Parts: sequence; C-alpha cells; structure tokens
Amino acid sequence: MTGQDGTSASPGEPGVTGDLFSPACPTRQLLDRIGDKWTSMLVKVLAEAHPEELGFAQLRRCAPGVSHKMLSQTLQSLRRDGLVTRRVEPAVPPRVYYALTDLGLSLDAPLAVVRTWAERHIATIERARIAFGKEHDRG
Amino acid sequence: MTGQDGTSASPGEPGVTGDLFSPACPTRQLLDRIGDKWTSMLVKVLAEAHPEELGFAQLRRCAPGVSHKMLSQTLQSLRRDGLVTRRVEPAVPPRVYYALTDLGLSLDAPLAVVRTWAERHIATIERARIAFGKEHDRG
DNA sequence: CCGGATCCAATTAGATACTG
DNA sequence: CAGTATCTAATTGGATCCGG
Repeated sequence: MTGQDGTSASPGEPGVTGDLFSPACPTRQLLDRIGDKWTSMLVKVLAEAHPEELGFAQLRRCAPGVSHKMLSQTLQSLRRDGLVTRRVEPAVPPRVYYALTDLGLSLDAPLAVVRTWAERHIATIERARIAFGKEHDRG
Repeated sequence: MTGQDGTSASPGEPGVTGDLFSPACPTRQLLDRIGDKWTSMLVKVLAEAHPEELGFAQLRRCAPGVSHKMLSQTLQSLRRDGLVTRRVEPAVPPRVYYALTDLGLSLDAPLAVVRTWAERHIATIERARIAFGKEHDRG
C-alpha cells in the first residue's frame, strides 16, 4: 500500500504523495466529514454561541432546511469525533444541550477561512457561471 | 430574504445571520462545491503543479479512486466556476490539459488550512472514535 | 422534547458503450 | 485519449412512528 503505483510516475508527474489520496486515508475521511453539508454550519453556529450551549431545537432553527434526522445524525458524528459534547437535562420533557469541545472550537477558524474565501469570490464565480452558460448556449 | 425568520428568535438564540444559512444562498452552493469529494483534491494537485498543466490521465493517476466520469464531471464544474482552464492539443490522439486559474489558485490556501488542521488532529479524532465506540459497546 | 428505527423517494456514482 | 449519454446499483435524505 505504499509506493506501489505500478506506473512509477512519468517525469512530468507532480509529487504523488500517496498519503492524502488513498481512499482509506483517515484524513480523507475527515475531509469528507468536514465537507458535509451541515457540519460546517453547525460548527459555525456552535462556535458563535461558545461557550454557551445550544439546545436541539435551537440548533434546528439555526440551520434552516435541516431535517430532524440529519441534525441528529450530524450531531452524533460530531460527537463521535470528539468535536461536540452532549448534556442531557434530566427533566420532563428532557432537553439536550450541545456545545463545541476545544477541538471542535479549533476547527472553526479553518472553516472560517474557507467561508471568507467563498463570500469574497462568489460574485466572480457567479459571473463565470453565467459566461460559461452563454458560451454553451450558442453552439 | 432578510430578517424574516418568523420566530423572531428567543433571547438565548445566537446571531441567526440568515445569509449563509438560507438553502438558496450562493455561498452555500459554493461551500457544497468545495466540500465535494474530488474538488479539494484536484485543486491541491493542480496547485502543486502550477503553473504546469496536467493532462486528463495524469489527473486521474493523481486522484486514486476517481472514476473517468467523476473526474470529467468535477473538472467541468471547476471550469464552469472559473477555477480551472482547459486546453485541447489538436492532435491524434487528442490530449487535454488542465490548469488552475488565478482564482482557482487562490482557493488552494484556504483549503490547505483545512487540510493542515485535519492532518494535525486526525490522531486525536481517531482516538475519540475508538473511545466512542467502546462507550457504545458496553451498554 | 429528544432520538432511533423503518420505509420510501430522490440523488448520486459506477459500468458500459459510443462519438470525435 | 477525452468526453458524454444511458442504464443500473448504491447511498442519501425526508416522513413517520414509537420508545425514553
């Protein structure tokens, strides 16, 4: 599973590091998790609230369009990865509170960098899309 | 599309900005694109090669596991968004070369920040996963 | 109120085949 | 070799119900 690429890369090939790119690579898995539709949103919301905890229903309101199921599921993934904590208020009806761990909080900055890039360049990209569309219309 | 959240947020609610979170928001679309399985990988590969162009087959080798179809598709998306250029060598058999635009190149830094975070914390996260699993095993 | 389970619809990705 | 279309298999996400 190491250098066995078979082709042993022609001269023009850039550094095929082989670590980030193997499908089994844990970093890849992590990037998939991060790239998940709701993960970045929840991290942002929880980071802004930090160190305040947020209830399930609150989170739901903060992420318009998220279903009951997906929220539950995403939160569990985050919990599993040690990014958020979960606290159950022992009452009737029970309320459950979520917050970022230190690790989860540390993820917000990197994601913010990407968010900023997106906000900064979205206009350019939309223009590119329109231009691309026009280019495609006229055969 | 501005402040109309309906619920007018109870006091404990954090800043529901309402811009990033509406499903129709272009920044959201962009984040989805960025979070795509192959986008970040291709941007990295092309950024490392920059300003050298890479051929289709080369890209394929650099992204193990990507199918012919997905690579084609992802490259077209990137092209559509003005992140990569495409140059066709008029020969038989034809070769096609891809490279990042300035915009595409500028995306590499933000993504690198996330990659770095992932590489730096993957060990901790894997430990968390194992611990979480153990926690789950014993009822 | 929270969250897991089940069922079902919708989206997505791979394999194949065909065009330039 | 590069790219697209088509068909099909697998995955995902939403609605609903039930249990804690």
